[in-house]
Amino acid sequence: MKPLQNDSLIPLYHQLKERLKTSIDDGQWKPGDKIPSENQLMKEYSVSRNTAKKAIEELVQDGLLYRLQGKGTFVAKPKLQQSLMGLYSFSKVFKEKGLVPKDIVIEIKEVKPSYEIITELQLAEEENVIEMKRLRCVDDEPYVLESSFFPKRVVPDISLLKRVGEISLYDLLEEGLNVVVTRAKEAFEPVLIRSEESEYLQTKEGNPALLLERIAYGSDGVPVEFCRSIVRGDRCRFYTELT
Amino acid sequence: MKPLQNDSLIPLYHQLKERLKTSIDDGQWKPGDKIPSENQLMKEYSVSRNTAKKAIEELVQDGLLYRLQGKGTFVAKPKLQQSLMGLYSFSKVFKEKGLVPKDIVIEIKEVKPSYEIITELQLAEEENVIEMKRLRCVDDEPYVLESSFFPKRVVPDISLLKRVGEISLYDLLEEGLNVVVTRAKEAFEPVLIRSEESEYLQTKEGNPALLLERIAYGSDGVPVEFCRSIVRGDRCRFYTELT
DNA sequence: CAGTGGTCTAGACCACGCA
DNA sequence: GCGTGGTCTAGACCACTGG
Repeated sequence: MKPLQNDSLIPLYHQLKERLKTSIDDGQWKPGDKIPSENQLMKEYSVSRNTAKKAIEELVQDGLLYRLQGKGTFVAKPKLQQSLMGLYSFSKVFKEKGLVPKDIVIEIKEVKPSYEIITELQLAEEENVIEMKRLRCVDDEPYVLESSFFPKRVVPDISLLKRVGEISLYDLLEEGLNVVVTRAKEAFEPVLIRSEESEYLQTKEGNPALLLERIAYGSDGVPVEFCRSIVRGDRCRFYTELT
Repeated sequence: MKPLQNDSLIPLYHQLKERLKTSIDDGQWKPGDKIPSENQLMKEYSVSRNTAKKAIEELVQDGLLYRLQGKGTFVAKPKLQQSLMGLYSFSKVFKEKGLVPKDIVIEIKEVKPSYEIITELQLAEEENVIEMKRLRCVDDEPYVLESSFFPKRVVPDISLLKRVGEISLYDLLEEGLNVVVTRAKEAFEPVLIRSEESEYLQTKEGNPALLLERIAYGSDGVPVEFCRSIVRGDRCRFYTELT
């Protein structure tokens, strides 16, 4: 264990913060693990308790750690999952009402990517993608038609994807394929339901809908998923609160 | 100046934080004002410097204060304005492209509120509202049709609202009417352009659009504005980033 | 009871902005 | 040179958790 540089321009608590962060990013400490106490860090790095505390507090602020009085300090679940879950407030609302969400996989296949997908996923030439098309229902009523595209190198074995429905897509990517999504960009705009979509969504062509596009990035910053969703306008309403 | 309660269940830094927050909410300290230094707070409230610092740091975290090394600690602009501005990324995008935003006030009048507006604005019986209808354009092309409703007690003098266009609505409410918006709820859903709207927005009936509804709350938690916007779907795309 | 995090103090040295 | 915030230390007492 290298000591921290006391004469450095970088504050001690910041150096310590980076050390702790590294241990998390490495996977040395996993979500739910207990990390060393303030007292242990104090001795190990020869800093005061307040300095150790400040390093930890910043990581709590960043959402990487959480603390329980009398118990200890623990590694938090990656933040993005919380955000992703949080965004889809309409599905949460359904669950709160006691309705049952259900996903139907329409098809999973290898396809040649369109020009748009090549650029969004930053694909190499001649690289194919895996498309997974799903109909997401609540109480057997469809409300989202969703196509996810993955670079083939990310999902070498298609059969793994078939377990979607049992567990969430992001858990599947993380546990089955060791792909952790750390960042995502989303864009949305209002559109009209098209005839191909109207069949799946059991609604009329020309009805209002939301087109939602998401690019998810892995921990190395490389795009791992491009997802395009059509959400029925008569079945959803999005809420945000500004404080 | 009452001293803080040293034997209280509430931590000293939290008590101090509330005192400081009150001075801001009161309007005693206004945005841009310099607040007392850590040294002054130390003496004034008989606490250690670290305690004063912690109170200030939390308020910085909350976005109410900002600090400049060597200069002092200052009151920040209300956070909501930043968020509200941030949300309308499409208008920002227009500005970055060098396009000119412009608002046209269609009408300002006193009306009897609909049932929906009575409940959203928590109106008393027989209380009228002021409606302001605006067409918001970019480069003389309309992109949002917006109606704001205010309880009459909030805007006793209609003529003030006519200055919208020179300065932003929220600055107007704050400076002219002493109404500070501190919180807002928004909801949106995809809809179709209706015929009344199509004339103003110069687009066809049945085209995709976004219906955006916002309730803005004053510092006392009472609703001060209900706003309903129709945004042209072919002229906007909303972006969010999840990290 | 020992160990944890939560709070608090009294002091110290530093880098920065400004007159 | 002085006041500001930024960092850091050494020590203290507390409330909570668990064995």
